[in-house]
Amino acid sequence: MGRQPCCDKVGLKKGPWTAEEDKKLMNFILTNGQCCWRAVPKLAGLLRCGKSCRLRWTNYLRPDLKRGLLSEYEEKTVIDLHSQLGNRWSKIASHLPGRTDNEIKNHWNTHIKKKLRKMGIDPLTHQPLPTNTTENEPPKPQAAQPEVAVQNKEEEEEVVVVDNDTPLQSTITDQAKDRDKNIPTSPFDSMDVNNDFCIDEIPVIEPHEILIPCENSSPSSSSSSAAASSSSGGGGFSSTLLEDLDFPTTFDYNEIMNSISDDDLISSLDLYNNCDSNSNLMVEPLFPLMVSDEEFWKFDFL
DNA sequence: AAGGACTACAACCGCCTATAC
DNA sequence: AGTATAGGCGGTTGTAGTCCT
Repeated sequence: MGRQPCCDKVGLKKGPWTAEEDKKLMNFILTNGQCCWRAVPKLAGLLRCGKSCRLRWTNYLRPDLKRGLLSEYEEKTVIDLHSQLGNRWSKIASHLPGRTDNEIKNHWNTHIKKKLRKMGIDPLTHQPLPTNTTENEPPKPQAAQPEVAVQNKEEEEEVVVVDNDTPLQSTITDQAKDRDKNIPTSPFDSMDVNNDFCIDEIPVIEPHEILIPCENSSPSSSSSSAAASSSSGGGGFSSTLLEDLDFPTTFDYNEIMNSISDDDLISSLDLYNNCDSNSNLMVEPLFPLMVSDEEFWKFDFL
């Protein structure tokens, strides 16, 4: 009757994952793709619950994850979306490629909440705090009134009034306007200005900036050969800019996982993990994009 | 230098929904 | 149709690292 149990809880390991366990899980997923999580621990030789494996992969090991603090733009987007969606972290995360719900939830609880309170904004309601508000006061109903999202810049305060209908769009529009005015809106933009690169601030990569390695030389590979040769890890790939390709708008993770050889994935991961912090070169994990020209692939950027 | 307080975040817990049987 | 589980989700906790006194 019903499904089989997810795992036998007796004798399963808990607590922090070791490097050895990570390696086993990573190797298994890269070799077999994501399948039935119940079977993963057994097949991968792990004494973990399938659920634990899924969380570890989703929140930490997935090569397409961004690392480091959320950029200013991402933070602003989170605030916008939270004002509309509340604590629906997975929904919020779906608007931030490379970020997990857990990561956003943690960032909200540890950084954004404090910033908002410091600026006199109730993080629950996104309304100005009463002068003597305490945390114990019941939250007001949210997402029904005009929202005020706040972007913090330490000393200088900037309040952004967000259109209730299209909060994210307004953020994106603001960013586009800022870009037009040459105002840096993300670390990626600001790199041109101050040349300060920090591995804790891996920037939001934008569609037109993503490099697509492909086995055969692409018709338009010339536009990005310099960066491509750095990021392809000498694996025999040439690259092209994503914007040069006629690509669909959604991304089938499993399909692409199954289409890529292990060697290509591993060299991409090695390169990503060994990103030189002294360099301005942005190394993004290539594996979700590493497909030949002929293969059908999809990518969902927003 | 020691140790207590604070911070950040990985990981777990428990609930809910979808779905296999 | 009913039952039980997988997977997803949000809330909470544990702990390592950092800061402060």
